[in-house]
Amino acid sequence: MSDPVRDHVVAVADELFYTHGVHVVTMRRVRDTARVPLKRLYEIFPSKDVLLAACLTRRDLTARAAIRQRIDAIEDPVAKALGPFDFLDDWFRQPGFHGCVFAGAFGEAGAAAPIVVTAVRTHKQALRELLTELVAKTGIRDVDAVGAQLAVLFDGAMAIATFTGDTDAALHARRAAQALLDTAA
Amino acid sequence: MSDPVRDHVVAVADELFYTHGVHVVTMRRVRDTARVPLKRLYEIFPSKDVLLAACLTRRDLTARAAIRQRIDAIEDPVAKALGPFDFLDDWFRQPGFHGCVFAGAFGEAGAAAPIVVTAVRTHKQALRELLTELVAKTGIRDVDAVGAQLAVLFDGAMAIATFTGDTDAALHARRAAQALLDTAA
DNA sequence: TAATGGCGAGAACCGCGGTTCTCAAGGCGG
DNA sequence: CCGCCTTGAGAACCGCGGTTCTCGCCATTA
Repeated sequence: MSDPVRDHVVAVADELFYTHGVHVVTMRRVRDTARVPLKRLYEIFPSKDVLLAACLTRRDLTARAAIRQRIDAIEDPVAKALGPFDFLDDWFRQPGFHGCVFAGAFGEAGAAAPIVVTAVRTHKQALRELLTELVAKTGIRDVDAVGAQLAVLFDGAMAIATFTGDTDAALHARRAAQALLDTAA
Repeated sequence: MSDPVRDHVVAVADELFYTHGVHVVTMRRVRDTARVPLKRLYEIFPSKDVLLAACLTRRDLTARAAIRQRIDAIEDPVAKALGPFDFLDDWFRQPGFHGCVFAGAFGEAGAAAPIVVTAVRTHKQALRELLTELVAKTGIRDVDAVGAQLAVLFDGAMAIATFTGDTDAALHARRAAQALLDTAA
């Protein structure tokens, strides 16, 4: 099942899509960077959309793993639930930050590529579940409601950082999340 | 300065871009729908990007006007500050809701069209100022901080509704905003 | 050694869509 | 009436990029 060539291509394409944007990265460029002939590329991925979806799936996994790693050592449940926002803050301030790939991919592919839409939805859904899980550990009432609210803050910070480049967005979101967790306790 | 043909084209193109997406609406389609020859189209707008930016500017104005109209009759300052989220809720539940054009336009044009990026930023900035202005009228401390937090919630709800189709996003955002305004009072 | 079959490299195909050009119809001044 | 300029309708141009095809190389094998 695990094809090393496939994994390599997905890793390379994911990096390219994230760094330069889905639109400007052509299949030829993926070929050149991954050193894999177009022929084999199309044997593995029937179309660019399928390749993109594979990249988004990969990024969903790596992003969530990175968040979990970031909050792993935190003991206090409230601080742990706020950890994802610290993760965002770190991310936004990284020199190579170029916004959320999922937003870009969605905007470009639109309704024309259901497979991409599905990948985006899965990612957002998984993030919301992750946040809800963290809320549950704080012993707060209305776990689902507060989880959904944190998800709104999380995506809002990402949208603002992506669209306006405002690197303080994560801080605003974190402060709001803190207030919500405090009052809901 | 006010060219009726130009206004007509912008109105038509704006509607098309919003309904079908920037990507799939071609200049030919704008021509056919607006009944304006390509030649004149390109005399008014040197490129599609410029036309798109004009549409985004128009939508920024109409959207903010609609929000102001929605909250105009509300007297209580806190309820008034929550009004924009009710506006979002109404919008999300409209049959023709297709997400935020600005997100789609940004994703597609990307860094390749600075004029589009500028229009998106201006819009987001204006929304944040509108929310901050409403917060100021509640007499709350930390006007700027809470205004920024409401902006995060607003954009977050829009991102979630756009990407996942979850029409309850505005409700989550509204509840969170209410909690923030209550605790900051 | 010679047939063969997979494979890499890159050309070629093809439709699309932004942009520009052609041309004819019609109004208007002389 | 005649030339001229504007303007509309649509064809044509052009590059781009996803996708497919060609061809020659090399390894394997009888």
